[in-house]
Amino acid sequence: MDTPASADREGISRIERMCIERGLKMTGQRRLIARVLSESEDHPDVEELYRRAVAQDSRISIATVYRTVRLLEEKGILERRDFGGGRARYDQADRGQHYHLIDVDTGKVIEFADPRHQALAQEIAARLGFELVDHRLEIFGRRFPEGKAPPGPRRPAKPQDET
Amino acid sequence: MDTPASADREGISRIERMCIERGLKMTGQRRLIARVLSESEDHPDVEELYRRAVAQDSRISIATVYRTVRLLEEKGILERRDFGGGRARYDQADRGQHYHLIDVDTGKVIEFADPRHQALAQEIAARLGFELVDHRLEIFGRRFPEGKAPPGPRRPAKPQDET
DNA sequence: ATAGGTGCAAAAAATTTGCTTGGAT
DNA sequence: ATCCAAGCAAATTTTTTGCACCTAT
Repeated sequence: MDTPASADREGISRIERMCIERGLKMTGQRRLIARVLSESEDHPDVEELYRRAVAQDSRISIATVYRTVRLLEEKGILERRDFGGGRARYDQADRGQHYHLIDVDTGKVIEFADPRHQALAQEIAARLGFELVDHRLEIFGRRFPEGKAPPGPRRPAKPQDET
Repeated sequence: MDTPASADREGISRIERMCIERGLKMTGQRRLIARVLSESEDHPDVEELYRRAVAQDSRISIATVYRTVRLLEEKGILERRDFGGGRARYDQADRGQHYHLIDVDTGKVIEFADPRHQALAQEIAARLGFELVDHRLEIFGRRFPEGKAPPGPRRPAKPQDET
């Protein structure tokens, strides 16, 4: 059968393009997940990705979502994160070095960049005899008391995103 | 019954003392876990803690280990860590601020301290309108090629400890 | 005495996998 | 046509929990 506009319709997502570059077989499901990911500004977990995907096309199973994020992580397209909610969450790998601040009261995650940490991490790795491969920094913080934020639990609320 | 030398025998572990300070009921199992933890220089997961505990006294179940580390975390005696191996790992909370470097080839974890990060994290939190509650830094590195370390997988080997 | 801890096994929760069918190349 | 992907459900893996019994206080 012919595939109408097989590879250059208006709607090729950024992540789909990365998949193609890496020679991945593009099924409808992968295309869908790629689109959902490309449109996501936050750090969804698999359950959430599945929800967003199903909303667009129900012909996808959660097993496929698991298999796909795993594949994309292996291909360096996604990075797996752990913000403490018990579920792995995913972040696009090509957004440049950035870090996360988690609001311990609300669980919201805020991204930030700071070039100084990179240099510091590099230096420390070298001091210990390693070359820097990657590094992660998570800051847990509490919004300055503008109202009255009661002292919350030590363990942050299940992380959610700022969106 | 009398407890011979109830609270000042040679063998009260550091963590047991912290438990007592916080008014926890000290059972044989808790004492044992406290001792195992106090003697651990690394970052064991629950399975490993269980193994070490059973080796000293088999009258303990893994459910109790889970319940106990959870309790100790709530009491601020332990901190839960995630180094990517799929299992939670535990670190004594009172060792001062320190960070971890994970060897991506071997999975070994090395601790280090660096006061500059604390200041930086503080400053960043403030800039974003938060007060600093906690922060974590993990560096993933590869030992400098003294032999020939082939480029390994992106995901580190299941973290093990340096011990 | 009694509140709370423990063991055991079952339940949950998150993720992976075997197998058959379906679809991309 | 071939090989890999997807669906589904069962299996794994990690952690939690219900309940009857036991123990530190």
